Amino acid sequence: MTKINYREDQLPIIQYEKGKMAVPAVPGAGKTFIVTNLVAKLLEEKKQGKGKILILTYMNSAVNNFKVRIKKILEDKKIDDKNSYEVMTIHSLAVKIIKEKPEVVMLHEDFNIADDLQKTMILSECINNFRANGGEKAFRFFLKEQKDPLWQDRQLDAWENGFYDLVQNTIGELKYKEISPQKLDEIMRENRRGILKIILPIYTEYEKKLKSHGLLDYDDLLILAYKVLCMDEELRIKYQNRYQYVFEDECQDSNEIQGKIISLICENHNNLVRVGDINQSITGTFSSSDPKFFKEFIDNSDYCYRMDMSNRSSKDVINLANTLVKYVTQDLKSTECRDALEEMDIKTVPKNMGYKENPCPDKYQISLKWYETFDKEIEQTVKFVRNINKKYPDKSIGILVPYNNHINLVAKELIKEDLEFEELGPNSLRKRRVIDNIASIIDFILNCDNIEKFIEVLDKAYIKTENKEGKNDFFQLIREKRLTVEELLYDENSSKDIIIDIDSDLYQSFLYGLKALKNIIEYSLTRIDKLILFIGDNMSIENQERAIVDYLGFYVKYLIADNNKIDLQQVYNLLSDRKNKVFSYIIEVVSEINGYEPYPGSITVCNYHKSKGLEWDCVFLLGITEFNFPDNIYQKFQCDRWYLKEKYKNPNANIKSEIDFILNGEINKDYGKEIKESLIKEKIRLLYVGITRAKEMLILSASSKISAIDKKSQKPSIYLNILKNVIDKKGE
DNA sequence: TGCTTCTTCGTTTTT
DNA sequence: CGAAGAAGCA
Repeated sequence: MTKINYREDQLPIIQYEKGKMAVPAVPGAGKTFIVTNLVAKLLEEKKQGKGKILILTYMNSAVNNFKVRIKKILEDKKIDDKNSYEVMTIHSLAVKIIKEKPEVVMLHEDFNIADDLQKTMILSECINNFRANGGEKAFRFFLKEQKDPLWQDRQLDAWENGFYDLVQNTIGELKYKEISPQKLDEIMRENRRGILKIILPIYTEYEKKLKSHGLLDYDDLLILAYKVLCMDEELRIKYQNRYQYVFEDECQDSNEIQGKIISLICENHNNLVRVGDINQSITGTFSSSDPKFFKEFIDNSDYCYRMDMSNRSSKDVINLANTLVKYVTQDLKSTECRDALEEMDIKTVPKNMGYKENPCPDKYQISLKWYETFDKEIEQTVKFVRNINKKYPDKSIGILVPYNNHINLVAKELIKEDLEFEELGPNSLRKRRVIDNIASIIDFILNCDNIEKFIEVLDKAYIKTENKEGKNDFFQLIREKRLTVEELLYDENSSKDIIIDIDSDLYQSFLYGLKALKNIIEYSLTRIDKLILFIGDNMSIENQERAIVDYLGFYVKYLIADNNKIDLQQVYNLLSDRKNKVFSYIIEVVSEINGYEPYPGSITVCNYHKSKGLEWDCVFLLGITEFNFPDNIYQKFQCDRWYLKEKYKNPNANIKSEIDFILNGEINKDYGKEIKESLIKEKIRLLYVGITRAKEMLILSASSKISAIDKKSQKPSIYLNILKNVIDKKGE
């Protein structure tokens, strides 16, 4: 194997031997490349001694990526040393630590982890129980008064969603502050009021339920792992000796307790490498992560080497990203938000040195579009995508939108244009369709003498054909012959009246549907969870969709275990409720086992958050409006909820104040302001992430209205105006 | 143009 | 309900 030609910004990093090293890196600098090669080099030189090298990542997909790449380098170097390194997520490390000595934190050894799905089910149940058992009035207390009954319903709907998130965030925050339900109860005995008063009983029941199921949530995992390490010296020393080196990837997303666990494990050998990019820290507002921990590490480390060269993007794209950094750090009017980005210019890779160089398109490929309505923005974007896809069939294209529901809007437009694409998100139309189909089959079971329902279920779940007209004619034929469901299912002669081309996919899938529905109708209704699995067996679906059905069965089984009065109608109502969080999680859990990577010619639709870590030749950034990317705290903000009383408009700020008050007897900060500022900063970084996804072509856009009938106008984000100046000059 | 009154609509991200 | 835009009026 030829010797790798490291870039000058990579050289000091690959020469690392020991100590604490911080590696802040710009997007596309090759973090994974340098970490995997450094690990391999240390292994080659047997620097790990009798110990091991531990590589910690943030996501499961990253674990696989690291494993594959390290294995390959070791094979190339002809080193056979599988046991000297471990790759895992910080959460798996926590599980591993706790499993060694669960008794230290008074746990039974066969505890389990509550995944997102289980957590959602348990917490939703606790909230429902609270409301059903006398809490409803307190729950509604925070709503703004409203006379219009239609809007009362909408308020309630919105608060149900918002309240769930609020409770979840609050419980996490309380846990990290080491406030157990018992402790909260004690502190609040004197003074019960505010939102915490209604969260207390929910928190209490949630903890009780987790315990009785033998479950730990993700927050518990980290907190308890840290506790075990602190309390048990023997175990602590074992781990400190075991890992000669620790590497942490994406460490801008680390929270305080993760940092504490890691530094405890490194205390003995003191060999810690943390790699990350503060400017890509976009999880702070909904998790306890904070880039300040990485900043502190940079200041206290033995070495700090910046990887500031990137070969991902063209120099024009890099220039645009640097413009954003310069504007934010130097000219942003809200001076308290200027530290949103770190002043670190991305540099292009030097030419003719044998490095992989930046893409170099022959013309300026960045543009900015301003549309009248959001609908038009999507429509035009898709037309643009179609043209690029036709003209350059090898280019990968990414369409990034602010919110998940936008993904569906773009997807529908892409379907109209007959383009193949991939959706990254919980509401993926294709994945959601399995749940919808099961719902419509259940709807048919409930109304099995209704011929229209029968046609509907065949249409949605079974009939597969490109021939849309033929399908409609066929359904019309069934209606005209006045056939009943019973005749169709049980009287073979009845189908003779409507025979069309026997070999057509339309007719074949119709026959399959008939048979499947007959099976389902005859299946016992006593166990609804089993019925759902049986429905799954009678649908032609693939592996991933099958996994969704299995999860659905599990969910319904859980519901029945808790309330055996649940009937089929209620299950149908649940399945057809598009807002039910559980289904989003089911889809998420099933589809996130493997990482996703855009390939040449592919089209991907996802939100800005999900785009992190990915790259495309051509990127569209939609919805860069003031509301989505604000620049000062007096603008309209997402954290202000229209449906709540003025005093509780920003309930997350209320909670922070309340916790501050019960702990310190006074409120030390203007939390409303603090939340808005951190939101401004995070949105700036989100835009930075979006821009730096593009290799060659970048199209930024926004629109002045949401739809044509909408009367309210929206302004472009200030950042769009700033970037426009640069683009206008270069584009001529 | 500036003021008052009438009408409309309520956008949220996730390891 | 209340904020914010649209329409009405001097």
